[in-house]
Amino acid sequence: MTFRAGIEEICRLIANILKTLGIDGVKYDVMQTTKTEFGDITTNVAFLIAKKTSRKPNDIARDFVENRIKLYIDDSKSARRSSLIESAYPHPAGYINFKLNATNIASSTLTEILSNPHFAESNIGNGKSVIIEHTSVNPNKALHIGHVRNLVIGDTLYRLLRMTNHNPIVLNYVDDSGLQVADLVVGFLFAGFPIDSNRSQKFDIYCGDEVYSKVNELYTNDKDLAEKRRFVLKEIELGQSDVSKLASHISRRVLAEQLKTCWRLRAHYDLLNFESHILASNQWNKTFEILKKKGVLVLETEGKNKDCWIIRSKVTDDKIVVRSDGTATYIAKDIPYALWKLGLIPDYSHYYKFSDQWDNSILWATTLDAKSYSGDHPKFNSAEVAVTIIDSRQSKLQDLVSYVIFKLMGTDTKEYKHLAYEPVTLSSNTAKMLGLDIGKKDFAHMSGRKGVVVYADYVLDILHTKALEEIKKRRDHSEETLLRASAEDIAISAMRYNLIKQDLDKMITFDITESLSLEGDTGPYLQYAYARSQRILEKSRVEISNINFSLLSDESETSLLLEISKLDMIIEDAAKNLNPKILARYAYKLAVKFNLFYEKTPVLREPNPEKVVLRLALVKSFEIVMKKVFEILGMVAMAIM
RNA sequence: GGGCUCAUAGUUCAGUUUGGAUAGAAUGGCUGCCUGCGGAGCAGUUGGUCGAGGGUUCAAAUCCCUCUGGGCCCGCCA
Repeated sequence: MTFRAGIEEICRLIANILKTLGIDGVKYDVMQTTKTEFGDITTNVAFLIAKKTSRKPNDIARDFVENRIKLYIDDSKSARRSSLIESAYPHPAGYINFKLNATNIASSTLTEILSNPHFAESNIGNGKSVIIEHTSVNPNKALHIGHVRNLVIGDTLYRLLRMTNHNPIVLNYVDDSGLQVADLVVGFLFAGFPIDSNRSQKFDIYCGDEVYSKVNELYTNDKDLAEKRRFVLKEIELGQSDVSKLASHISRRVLAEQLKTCWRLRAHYDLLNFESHILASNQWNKTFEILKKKGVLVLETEGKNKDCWIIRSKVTDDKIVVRSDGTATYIAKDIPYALWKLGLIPDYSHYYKFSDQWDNSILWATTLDAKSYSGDHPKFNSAEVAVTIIDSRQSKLQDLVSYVIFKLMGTDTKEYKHLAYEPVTLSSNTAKMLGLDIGKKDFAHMSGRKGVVVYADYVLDILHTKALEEIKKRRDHSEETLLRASAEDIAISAMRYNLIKQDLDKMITFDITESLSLEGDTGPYLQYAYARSQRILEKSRVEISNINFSLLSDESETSLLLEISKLDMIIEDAAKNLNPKILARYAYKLAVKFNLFYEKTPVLREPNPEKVVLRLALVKSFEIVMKKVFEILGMVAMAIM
C-alpha cells in the first residue's frame, strides 16, 4: 500500500531541504490534493516559510522545485532508485504539487494486494482488548430504525477494530428488570392481553406495538392499573415469585426475537449482560465501598441534598447516587457495569453458552448459576478500553461515568469512552404515511411508548421486496430461493450503508421513500460496481502474471489505482478516530472510480495483450479491496446481482 | 436559566479535528448515451451571499467572539 509511502517520501525530501537551508520549526503539511489537476500530493511548506522570511510563497515554491526537488527526482531516475515521485511543479498560488509515479505505485500496490491476504491490516491495536457495548435495546419491544443505527455503528466498529489488531469483545446489555418489562407483565396479567396472540406477528413487535404502548395509554385513566405496575416492579426486583418468573420468561422471549433481527443485519455479539444478574449479585455494594474509599462519593451534610451520597464534579452539577433513605439511583446501575467492563471490580458472573450465531461464533450470556458453566469462554471483564455506544441524550450521564473511572484510575491507561450519536427521527412524510399526527413539525422523534416507530424488519422487508423486483428484471431464469437470498443481501447492505455513511453527530431524518432508493450514493451502487468487476474476471481466460506495470497510462486507470492504494490509510484513520463513516465515504469513492474506469477503459476488448493483463490485475485488486471494505462495513460482496 | 450539539444547492449530505487553490457528491428538474466487459451505470445541464454580524490572518465554510434558529440534556423517576 503505497500512497502513504509517497507521502512519507515527500516528507523526507522536504525535511532534508529545510535542513540544508537551516530552517526549522516549520509545521508544514504534506497531504492529498483536492483535485487531480493539482497532482496527487501537495504541500503548503512555501506559505509557512513565506511567513518567516517575508518572501512570496510562489517564489519559494518555484525555488524549491527548480533548485532542489528537480535535482532529487533526476537523481533518482538516473540512479534507478525506485522513487514514488514522478514530478513536481510549483502552483502560482504557492503550493508545491507532486505527481506520483504510476508505474512504481502500481508495481508495489498491486503486487502486495495480489500476493498478501493481510495486505491492509494494521497493528495500531497491538492486541489491546476493547469492550464494545451496542444495541442494548430494552427487551419489551422490537428494534426500530434508530436502534439499527446504534447496532450498525457498533458492529462496524467491531469489524474495524478486529482488522487493526485490537481484541474487541462485543456486549449487548439487557435491561430485564426495568419498568418497561413490568409494563408487559401488567398488560398480560391485568389488562387482558393474551400472551400468545394468534397473529403471525413477531413476538417483539406484538409486545411493543400492542401491549407496551396500549398499556401506557391505559395508565392515564386507570389509577388501579398504575398501582399494579408498582407491585409488579417490586416483585421483579425481589425475584423468586411467579410474577418475576413471568417477567423473565417474557423478556427472554422478546430478546430472542430481537436477536433474530440483529443477526439478520449480520451483527456479532460475544456476551449478553443481564441487568438482573448485576442487581442480584449486589455489585452496587462493592462499588459503593470502593467509591467511598477513593473519595469519589461524598456524603452531603447540608442543603437540599442533605444525607445523600453525591458525585461532585466539574462536568456536571452534583449528582445524587445514593438517596437519603440509602437506596441507589439509576446511575448506580451504570457504574458497577462500567467498573466490571474494565476489570476494576471482581467478576461477579458465570457464563453459559446462550446460542450459536450466524457467523459460527458462540454467543455467551451471564448467569449466577455456577453449575451451568459450559465450556471455555473469552475473558469478558478486563478490557483496557470500554467503548459504549449510546445516543447523545445519555451524554451527560456517560460523562459522569467516565469521570468516575478517571477518578479511580488516575493517569492509568484504562479508558471509558462514550461514543455518542444523534438519534434517528421520522420525516413528516413518513409520519403521515403511518397515520401519525406530528403537527407542523418537519420530523418526529420515535417513541415506542407512543407508538411512533418504524420497525427495522418492516423496512428490511420492503427493501427486500423492491430489490427482488429489480433482480427479477435481470435474472428471471434463476431459482427463486437464490433470487431471494440475493434480495436479502441487497436489503441488508442498503440499510447498513444508509445508516453508517453519515456523521455521528448529525440527526438522521428517516424518510421511508428515500431510504428505499437503490440508486446513487447507496449500498446497491457499491455492490453493483463490485458485480461488474466480477463479470470481467469471470469472462477472462488470461492468467494474471508477468504484469508490465509501465503500461499504465490512462487517467481512469491511475485514479483507480491511487484510490486502491489508500486503503490502509483509510482503515487506520477510521479505527483511530472511532469513525466508521470514513470507511463508507471511501467505499463510495472507490466505486465511483471503478465505474469511471469501467466506462472509459476496455479490459477484455483491449487489443494489446500486455495491457489486458495489467488491467485485469487492476480489476482483481479492486475486487479484493472492495471485498475487504464490504467486510468491515458488514455489507455483502455479491458476485451477481 | 445552565450545559451539549447542529445550521453548506429545492431536498439529503461530504468538506470543519490539522485555515489554503474556481466550495464537492447524491437526489430532484431538463438533456444525451445500451448490436459494446450488465443502463442498479455513464456524461452534460440546472441549482449555493457555506444561518447573520464582527474579529484574527497574506488567506476563513474551517479558528475566536456575539447573535438567531432547530434538536437534546439538566428529578432524592428509571
